[in-house]
Amino acid sequence: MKDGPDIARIGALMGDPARANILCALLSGKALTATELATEAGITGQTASSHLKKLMEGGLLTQAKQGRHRYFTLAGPEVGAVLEAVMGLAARKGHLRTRTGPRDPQMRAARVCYDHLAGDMAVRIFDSLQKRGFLAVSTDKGGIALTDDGAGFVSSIGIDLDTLSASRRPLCRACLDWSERRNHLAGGLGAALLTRFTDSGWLRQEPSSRIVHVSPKGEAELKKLFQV
Amino acid sequence: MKDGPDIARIGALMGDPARANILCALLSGKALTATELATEAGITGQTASSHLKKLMEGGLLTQAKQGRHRYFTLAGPEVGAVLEAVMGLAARKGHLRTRTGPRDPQMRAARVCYDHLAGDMAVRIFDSLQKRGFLAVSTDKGGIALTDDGAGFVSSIGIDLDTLSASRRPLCRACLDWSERRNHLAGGLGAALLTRFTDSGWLRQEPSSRIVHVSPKGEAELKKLFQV
DNA sequence: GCAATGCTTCGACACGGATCGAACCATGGA
DNA sequence: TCCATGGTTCGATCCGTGTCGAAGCATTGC
Repeated sequence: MKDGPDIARIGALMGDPARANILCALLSGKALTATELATEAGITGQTASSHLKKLMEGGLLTQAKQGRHRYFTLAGPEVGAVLEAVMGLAARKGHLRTRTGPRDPQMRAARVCYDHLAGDMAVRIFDSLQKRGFLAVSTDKGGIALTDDGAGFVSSIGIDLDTLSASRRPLCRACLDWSERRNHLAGGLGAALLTRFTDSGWLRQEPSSRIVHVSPKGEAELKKLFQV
Repeated sequence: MKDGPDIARIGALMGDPARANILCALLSGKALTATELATEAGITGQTASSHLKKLMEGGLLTQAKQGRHRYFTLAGPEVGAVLEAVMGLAARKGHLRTRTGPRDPQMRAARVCYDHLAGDMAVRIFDSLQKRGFLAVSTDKGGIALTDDGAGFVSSIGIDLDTLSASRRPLCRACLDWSERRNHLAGGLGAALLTRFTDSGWLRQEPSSRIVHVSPKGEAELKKLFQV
């Protein structure tokens, strides 16, 4: 059984605790510098440099040098999706961190999954879109498509569908939520919704964390939009 | 960023080449003995025993002792799905096995993904079901549901939907195909279709491999059913 | 030009874990 | 009862690699 892609290379990259911490930190979607990632992972700068080099060679990260800083991000949404999927398996098998802090409930409520929203709130938004007939099974890469009604709805929120559709990225994708074990909306539209809600001040991402807070106004507006 | 499930444990389990071979071998869906897995992975029995123990403790495998044999299988469909997802990422990042043998095209054409069909043929079947309006986006765990028309269609093929629906397992799930980068049908229905086609002699799984061969009769019948 | 900061490379060290040989249980058959 | 086969446990070995200190570049700011 030596057929198929080499799963061990990716597994080994995720398998080191320090590298796993780095990847989880980057799941926040933010671009972080090498030293930030080092402190995040609890290692020195030298060690982090070695890890980051390996993650780059493995194709999981991209870097952008800016001045004397070097910013790292996940190589793309598909990397984030796989990380969430592995997290889901880990959660199911009881591989929780030894210290599950008080931040855990907040993570389950609403968090960032690389570039879109995840957690309980994201799942409820997905359900709302589905129940109102805004989503349809598609033969496209994403597996999901917007119906005409759905297109009208998101346009009414102020999402520019034309530019989104022009991108090569699939508009809608289903991403498996590790805490809810159900789907939430990823893809170009998922990312656009997150930026839309953040720009409006409805959502605010906690610094150096994946946790997302909902403002009182956001609470009201989202309830109006999605009946959640 | 010490929040969330422990991704490193799972990663480390997949990260060893011998263990990766074992997991890939079990993606064929068959239950294999410890010695079979040892030869498959190219290691001795003692080493395999140690690896199998770790995979068991990690919750990725289940074992069933039968006589003096010990049969191992993947712990469930969700494990297979994650393995396929990681394979997809590995393929995208160019992490192919050094020796991609002549069997590779056959793998891409049709193969088993733990308990359902994957590869080009599976993707085309999924497309056919979708185009004819047999699938709908759902709020259930799987994210996909059968429409009434779809239920009529699969019943007409001889699938017993009542017993399938009675199971706690989601009826339909979308599983990302590593070779096609598109969805194919997993879940209880996906598994039922595979057994149905195999029992009819339309499909035949190659021994000790994930490759699936299509009989001439199967070719004709599947074309009739799905216009593929 | 000089110092400070961010990051990488080099070298050395130490720990973990993958591996196999040999001995040790368990089951099934003669 | 004895042997053969499938699996596990134990012990020893050895390679890989994660780790950090120190030195070396690169870039920015004074």
